[in-house]
Amino acid sequence: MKQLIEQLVASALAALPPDVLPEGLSARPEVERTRDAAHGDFACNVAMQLARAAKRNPRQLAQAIIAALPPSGLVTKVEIAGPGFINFFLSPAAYAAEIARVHAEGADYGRGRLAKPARALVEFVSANPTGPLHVGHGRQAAVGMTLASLLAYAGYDVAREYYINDAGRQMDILAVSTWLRYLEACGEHLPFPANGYRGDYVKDVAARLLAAEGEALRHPATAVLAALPPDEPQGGDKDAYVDALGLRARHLLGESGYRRVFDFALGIMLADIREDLGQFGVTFDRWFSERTLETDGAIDRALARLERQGQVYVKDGATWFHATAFGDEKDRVVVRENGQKTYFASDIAYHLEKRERGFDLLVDVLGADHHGYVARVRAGLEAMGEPGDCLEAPLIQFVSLFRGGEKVPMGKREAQFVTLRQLRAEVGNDACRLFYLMRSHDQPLDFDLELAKSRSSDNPVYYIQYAHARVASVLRQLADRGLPLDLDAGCAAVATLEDPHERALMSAVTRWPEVVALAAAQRGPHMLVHYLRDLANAFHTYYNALSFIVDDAGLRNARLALVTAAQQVLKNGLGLLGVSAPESM
RNA sequence: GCCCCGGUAGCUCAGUGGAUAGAGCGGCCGCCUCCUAAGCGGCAGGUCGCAGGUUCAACUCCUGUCCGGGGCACCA
Repeated sequence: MKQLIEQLVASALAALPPDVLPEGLSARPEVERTRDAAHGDFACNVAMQLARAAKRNPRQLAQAIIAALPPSGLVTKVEIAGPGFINFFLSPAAYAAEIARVHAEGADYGRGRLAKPARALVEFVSANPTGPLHVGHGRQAAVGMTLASLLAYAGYDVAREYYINDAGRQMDILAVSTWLRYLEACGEHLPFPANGYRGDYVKDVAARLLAAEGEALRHPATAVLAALPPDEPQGGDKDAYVDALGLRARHLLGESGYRRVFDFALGIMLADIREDLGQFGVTFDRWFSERTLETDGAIDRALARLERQGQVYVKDGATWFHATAFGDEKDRVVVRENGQKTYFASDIAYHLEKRERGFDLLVDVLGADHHGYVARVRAGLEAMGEPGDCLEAPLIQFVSLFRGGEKVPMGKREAQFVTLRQLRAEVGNDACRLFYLMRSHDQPLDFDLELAKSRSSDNPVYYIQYAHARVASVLRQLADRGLPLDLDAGCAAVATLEDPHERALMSAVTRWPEVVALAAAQRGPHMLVHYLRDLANAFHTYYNALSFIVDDAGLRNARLALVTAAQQVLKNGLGLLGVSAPESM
């Protein structure tokens, strides 16, 4: 509908004589929904934009534009208001046609098309597979998944990806932790490292390792602990201690034995994460292994490309990337003194690889604590000759859980560590997804557990779902009374609906395609939630004000056509959010 | 010190340069012989942190500043 008005304005501008509007003036007319019904349905600000350049006062110019508007049966009235707004009043027929479109397009109503086709890769969660996902990852999962769905709905060709950090030191620490728990299960007595993974899940992994391998990986505690540096509680360095343990493990187990432990732990953790996310309705097109960057030569390709562009130099035995030349605050090491490539080298290699696969837009959904990473990777992309602005990195702020007004203590150090699984079990997937998406991602989230569980009007999940279920209930009532629903007749008769509640609901329903386009452009899935709440509110208000199942068949069908259109849009919206649209509650 | 994100109603937060800044919760007052009251309506509640600037128009953009949170490794 917005497009319709935009086209009218554009042709009016083109038709204006040069003495009114000098040629060559650039204007980008903005057409927007009005807030107040007294201002019509849409307003355009172009007259105010062009007034100065055209050397005319805005209202005068607006008058000229209105005079040049091509006639349209879909617009009943055009007014000049305020400082020079042009207000458009749509005819009932315009709304009726749009409501008919909702029914015709169904699940595709609101789907957009890009002016130019583009492929987007949304990478999200990508948590180290060293333990179960926690509530912070849950937010990244919900936001990433819905952002990807939203971009796809808006017309992007989208792929979802999880980057597995399976080559780093953290994974070595997990392997060591698992092995130590395994040795304990074998009956050895050893202290657990201060920097190890202490969670009970490691004991579970160890128990399964024991079941799979028997005691083949067992070594006496004395051999494991011999001549190690002191751990932190003994006044030593916890990092040095755990790394020394890692070397010891490799030595005693041999490279292949160590690999077995490492890969076993990795496999179980990854399977756990995949299952957790799957149950949460979050899926990926690809799980990308960091290790393959090395084996496939992607890192070498990236380094070679940097070198070809003259962006690397050697200092102190290490190879550095000249990141400051691309806006980063300091230069970055890509190959260490000891010849090992850094994690940063993997990062830029991975992003170059994404570009090589043909993605135009790279979206990295990251935790807020990763913000320093963005400038670096962008600098790397630019240095390799890729456009820096192809990378976008929405930073997801932290989640705090509240129970009865009290903040729930979290953090890996405390034992009270709350996992995504626990949260989902407590409040359910629907409330979980919606609460995660309610706030803008750059706003810290206070997650109220009691509210999420409450089956009351306070809870936005139920409020929106209830609107959907209520329509289903009305249709059941209709069937119970033996009345048919004639959608074609209803759509045709929508133009006869004149009650303000009806106009408000039509306005809300037909806004959906605009909301999708805006939310996608802004990368703001939370806008969908706010819109759906508004739509549900317009419906509930209408429901309270008027009966739908009335004796007059024409009126009845018209109202039901409108209400089922609202139901369709609610369903489309909830679908994007990954929240169910129940038929009854 | 540098970088990122916030600062809008008592609380939690929306707000794509436009008209009188919105919603939910909390408070107060109303609405079911009627399609689910898991709902609806009304009232009260604001110097949009502060100061400049750009603009026909600033909560929105720019600069500075104060406050809160996070980040600044040859870790991953």
